[in-house]
Amino acid sequence: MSPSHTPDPARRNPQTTAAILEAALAMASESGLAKVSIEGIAARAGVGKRTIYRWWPSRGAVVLDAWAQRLDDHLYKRLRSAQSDDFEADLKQMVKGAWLGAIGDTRPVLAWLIGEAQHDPNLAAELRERLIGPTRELVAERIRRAKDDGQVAPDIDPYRAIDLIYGQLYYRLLVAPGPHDEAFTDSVADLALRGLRPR
Amino acid sequence: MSPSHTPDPARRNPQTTAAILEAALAMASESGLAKVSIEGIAARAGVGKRTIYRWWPSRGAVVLDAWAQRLDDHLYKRLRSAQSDDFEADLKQMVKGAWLGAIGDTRPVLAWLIGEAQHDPNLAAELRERLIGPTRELVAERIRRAKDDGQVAPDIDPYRAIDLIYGQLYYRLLVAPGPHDEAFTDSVADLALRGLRPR
Amino acid sequence: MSPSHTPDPARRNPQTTAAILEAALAMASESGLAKVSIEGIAARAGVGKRTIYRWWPSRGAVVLDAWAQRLDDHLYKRLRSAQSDDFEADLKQMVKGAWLGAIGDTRPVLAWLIGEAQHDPNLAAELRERLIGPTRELVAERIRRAKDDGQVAPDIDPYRAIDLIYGQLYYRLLVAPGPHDEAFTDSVADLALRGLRPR
Amino acid sequence: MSPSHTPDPARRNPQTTAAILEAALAMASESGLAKVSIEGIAARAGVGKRTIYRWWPSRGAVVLDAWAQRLDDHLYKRLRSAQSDDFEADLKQMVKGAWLGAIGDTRPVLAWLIGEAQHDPNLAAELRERLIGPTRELVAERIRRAKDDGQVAPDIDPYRAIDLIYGQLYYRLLVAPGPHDEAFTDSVADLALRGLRPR
DNA sequence: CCCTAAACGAGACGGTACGTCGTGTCTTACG
DNA sequence: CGTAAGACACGACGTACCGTCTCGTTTAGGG
Repeated sequence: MSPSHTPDPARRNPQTTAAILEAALAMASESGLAKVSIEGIAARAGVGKRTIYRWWPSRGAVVLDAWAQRLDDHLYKRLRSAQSDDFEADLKQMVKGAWLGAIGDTRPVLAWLIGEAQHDPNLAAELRERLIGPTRELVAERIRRAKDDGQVAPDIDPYRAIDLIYGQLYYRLLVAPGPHDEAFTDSVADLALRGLRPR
Repeated sequence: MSPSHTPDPARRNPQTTAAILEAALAMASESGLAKVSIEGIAARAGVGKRTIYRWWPSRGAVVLDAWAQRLDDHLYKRLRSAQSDDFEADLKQMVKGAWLGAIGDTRPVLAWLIGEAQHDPNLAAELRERLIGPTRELVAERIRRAKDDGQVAPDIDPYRAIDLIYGQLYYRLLVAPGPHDEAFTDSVADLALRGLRPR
Repeated sequence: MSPSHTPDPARRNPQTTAAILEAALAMASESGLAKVSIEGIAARAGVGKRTIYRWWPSRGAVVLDAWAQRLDDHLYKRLRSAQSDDFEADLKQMVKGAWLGAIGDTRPVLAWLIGEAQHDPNLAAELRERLIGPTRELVAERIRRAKDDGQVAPDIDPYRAIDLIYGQLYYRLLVAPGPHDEAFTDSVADLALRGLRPR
Repeated sequence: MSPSHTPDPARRNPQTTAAILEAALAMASESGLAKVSIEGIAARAGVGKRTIYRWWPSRGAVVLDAWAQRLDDHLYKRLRSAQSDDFEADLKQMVKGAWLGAIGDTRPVLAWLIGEAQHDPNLAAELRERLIGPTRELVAERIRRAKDDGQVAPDIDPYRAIDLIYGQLYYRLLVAPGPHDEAFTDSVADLALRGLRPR
């Protein structure tokens, strides 16, 4: 039987990994995302293409990895830190902190990743597991507490509430462009809250 | 001035055009959208690649054209026909008619187009002009009437209301997958309406 | 029966013809012969491609026509004018007059035409009929007189004598490059004559 | 310095190389030389076009390589083997052996290559370096010995003597067609010798 | 002198090949 | 064995010309 050549993560060279992720991010921001390619990343990182294919299945996965690594702590810390007793304030803080603070200027990368994910189911799954899912869980948690507090109507499904909130953000990002500023994020929270509050 | 070689639409061969659009749609649904290529469309339509490049700037533009052409009447008729006095009923009908009726099974094509548009500004513009913009205008019109009727709060910006409604649909399509059925579209309208109604 | 659409030379537009030939020559000398194309000639002459195809079968034929037209009188006059009683002098004059005088700087065009003719039998035939054949006849005539005069050995086939003379010229043009100057043309005649003279 | 991507000959795959050359020759003889294309060779050899472009600059270079490889030993052995004391016999043997024996049926390939070389200076150089030059050197060597022996006049430049001989062959091949048989090659040598011998 | 058939400009069209790029697999040589 | 380097088969890219084919629009010549 063939040994199936599963690479051994223990022997992975961390410097090489870092060089690849760095190169991916640098090319994404410099040359424009459309020109990101495995070949380009390999050349820029001074790395064999083989090495990239050994550890990542696609260019999207590399970019996601590079982008998410810089994001993770940032993003989840901000989402977790909104723990006052005022749901409206917390929601505004979460939306602003996540969308403008943590993601901020890298919004085009997110858009590119989601675009790529429409052609690549594996990337889509990775994206959900890595970014979308955790974010939803953290926000859902806060919404559940708001339901307990009576600040959100009891018949609201937290995940549908998230659709209502994040839908606005992604819709503007991906479909109907417009400014992404504090006025917008506040308005997103306000508009959603009008529908979430108990009547 | 440079000759610029702008082709003359009057000399365009309608049979050729039809063959190309048909081939594009057929390949999109048969072989999977990832495999759509100018080369493939040309071969399938029995057409020179040059002829495609003469009239469309990219494969995305061809698919958009083919897809939108079949959609247009359908979609806009459904959006226009919701003219009862009950905004809730009309909204549900619009969302259901557009998302499930007109778009229906071709939702993956829409997702693919928006994905493609994230890499291609021209396609993004075309998509907005051809699909997103007109849809928004038609819905905005109905919302304005609902404001006049007092069924929607006077301080609501119709376009932000559309973000609230369509955001949910596109978010589920592009970001966080889930069923697209009548229960969902009704819920989309319900949830949005909770926030839009006068208090 | 189909009318076969043989074009009527009487209705041929002489200005158009002139414009095409002029454009062909101009492009040949300016842009380099490798870039000569029917499309290019048509554009430059402000003429439809159809018009070129109506009167010439290939780009080689156009260039040959253009080139030969300027050459003909020149070339044949020079070949005919060598009618002294001194065959050696006449031969040198013929070779020099034809190769350096009439053809002169357009030698690359001739090389290109012969190159093209290796791929295109029609052009090869045209070239022989238009240039090679007549030249050979004129020279053969003078050689026959030299045989009568006793300046060339009686067992010499005039056409083989021409092979001996012109072979050197074309060999240098097409195969083994070297200078084309008066020293060379004289040497060509000298060397050939050594073999042609009666022993 | 620029990386310049010079391919490393040590890593060249000999099987691939052989497949390409074989395909080139096969297509040249089967489909006719006019139809030889990089695309066709690649398809026939089961090889990527990139691989051809990596090692050869043009289709002409591929055909030359394929053709010359089969020719080389053959041709030069024949030219070298004419080492009797009779220059006339040796010359006839060289001309016949090279032109009818070694080249033989592949004469159209040679004509096509020289035709191609009229449009492609790189190919012309390669052709001279690979075929014309070495041939000339070998023949010049024998002529020099003939001068030493007194069988060729002392004032004869060996290279001009070669022009005289080979000129006839190439002239017939490229310019004024005629049979290529033993009568012809003998006549070529005879006619040339009349001019080369001491008076 | 008009009428009609052609030659003409323009360029769309189906093709073939071009030369380049990126993909994902592979082989080689090194540490 | 992981790695840098890059050759390789493949498929698509976007471009250039090919030769054929409509389109109107001149432009003659024969009725």
